[in-house]
Amino acid sequence: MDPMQPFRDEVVRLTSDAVRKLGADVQFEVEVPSPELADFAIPCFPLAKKLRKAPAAIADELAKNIASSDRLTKVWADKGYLNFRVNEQMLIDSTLKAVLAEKENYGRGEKKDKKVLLEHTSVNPTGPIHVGRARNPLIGDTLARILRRCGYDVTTEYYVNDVGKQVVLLTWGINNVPESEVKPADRDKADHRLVGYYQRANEMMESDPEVGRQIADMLVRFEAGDPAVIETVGETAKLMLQGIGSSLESVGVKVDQFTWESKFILNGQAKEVVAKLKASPKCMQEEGASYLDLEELSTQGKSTKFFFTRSDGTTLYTTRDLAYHLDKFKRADMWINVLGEDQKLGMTHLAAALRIMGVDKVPECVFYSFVALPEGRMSTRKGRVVYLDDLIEEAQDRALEEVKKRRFDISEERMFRIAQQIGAGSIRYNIIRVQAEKQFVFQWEEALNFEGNSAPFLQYAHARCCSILRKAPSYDRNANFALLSNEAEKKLIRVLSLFPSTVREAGEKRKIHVIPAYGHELASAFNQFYGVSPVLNSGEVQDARLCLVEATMWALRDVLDTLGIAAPEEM
RNA sequence: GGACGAGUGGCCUAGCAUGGAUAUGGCAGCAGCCUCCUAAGCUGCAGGUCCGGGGUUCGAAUCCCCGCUCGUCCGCCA
Repeated sequence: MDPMQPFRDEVVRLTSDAVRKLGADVQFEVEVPSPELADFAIPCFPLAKKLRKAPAAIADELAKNIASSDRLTKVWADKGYLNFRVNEQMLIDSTLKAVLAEKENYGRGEKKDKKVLLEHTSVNPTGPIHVGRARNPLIGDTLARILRRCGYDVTTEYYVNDVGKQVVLLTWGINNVPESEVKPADRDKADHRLVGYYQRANEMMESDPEVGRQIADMLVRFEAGDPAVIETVGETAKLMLQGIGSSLESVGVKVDQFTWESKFILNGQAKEVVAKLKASPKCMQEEGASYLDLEELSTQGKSTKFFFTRSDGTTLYTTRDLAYHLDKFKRADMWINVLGEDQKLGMTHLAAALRIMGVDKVPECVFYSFVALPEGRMSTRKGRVVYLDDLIEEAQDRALEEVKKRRFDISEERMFRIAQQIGAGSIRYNIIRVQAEKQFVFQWEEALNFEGNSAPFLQYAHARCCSILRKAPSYDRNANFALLSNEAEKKLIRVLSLFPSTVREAGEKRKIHVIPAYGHELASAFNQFYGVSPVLNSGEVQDARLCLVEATMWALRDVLDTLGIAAPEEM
């Protein structure tokens, strides 16, 4: 339940009535300005033209015509705005009651009865996942969590690229490169062990044409449906995926299902796409290869030729991607892809091809810019790369140092567990807090920042709540909330009341970074309260304050949960 | 060359779709705060041509045009 909603509804209702009294039925916006100004405000500037009056005059008149209401304690006009103050006591009461009743479900929206298929990660299974790519699973997983909290039925999916040169080359490498020629792995994990074979096979292919011929041969047999080739390639992909999967797991990302690209060759759906596209008047031939002429569809760029077969008739990645999307359309009501910005043009081509096929559905895409290093774009082959596993390890090591600095009363094991939660959380938070399309330069100091706008800031506030609650005697959950009257308390409750609408906004607009921002604001408001309002041994206000602490604890848990970050009870 | 995206105090960042009331926070810096619920915290100070230039408007970080810088793409690759 959204504690703010009844107040907003009241503002809309009363303003509509007042506007109608002025003789015009015009639309208006309800803004939420900064709290010192007002709780809700309606700018009267857009109304000025239609009513042919000065904004200030309109605001004045509206203010006079607003009927009185229990929910709104003050209505006034100021500089062309019609302002409202909500009944703070009612808001305090309803907010605290809502959080204490809903607990881990505070902020959860109504069931939407809509299936969302959210594709994310989908990195080629040829090496360990690195930080340049890690933005994808983190954005995808967080968006999935947000949409679930909004009430959608979300399934996440990893599209596995088990077709094509990369993974075939890796397979060739595993089967043909002697172990002695491979740089020893820095970590005992399938993806780290195998990537050396991939790197060495790449070098060998460049220097020895025979290697290239063998790879090409495997590729042809793969396309022809040779089960032996498909199976062994599938095996290497699976091995890689295990390694990638466990990296993802250690930052709290779990993918619901995997769809293998080879499926669309084996089940003939890629061929069906070819047949459909060939039937289109937009279909052209060039030396035996088929393409769609996208010129008229104003897809920008130099090349408007969208090839979907090679001259030998075999399908291309894009053809199979088309088949994959047709498959997705049958399985859900909404489709979201989290993709690197390099896929943008490809996706507009895909959308155009779908239109040509007479399909009226199109996937929605969330694009993100690549994470680079200060010295440039990450590249596994150039060795200019930071693996996610290394980042996680480093973050957890640093977190452990911090825990050891301040805790002498808990077991080594417990400290280690806390450090894991802080380390993983920090990484997620650091990447998720900036909007996806912003360029991102990875910096160790920043990624490992445990102060200010960071995951531990939120976790720490939560641990403080838990600590107070642990020491508290039993208390009345229907305490007199009117006793919560100082500025810090009121501010904290305000922030608490904003969580449901923030989740809704993050989900509907696909702006996941508003959740970390909200979390920071909540933790910050709590820390301020903590500084000025003693809770334990505070006499008659104690029960009310304990309720506030408990409500904050739930809300912080809810925020952390939707961010995929653990909420340790002590740190 | 074309297309798309980003440019906000020393550094990172919110706000931009629907133009409006003092541009959001954080890091780093400076000055304070632990006999009291964990100082991964709190308070205060300082720091800004919102990339540049035009335009629209009563009003532009936000809209339009022209530049600049950075990123990405423009394969019978995936």
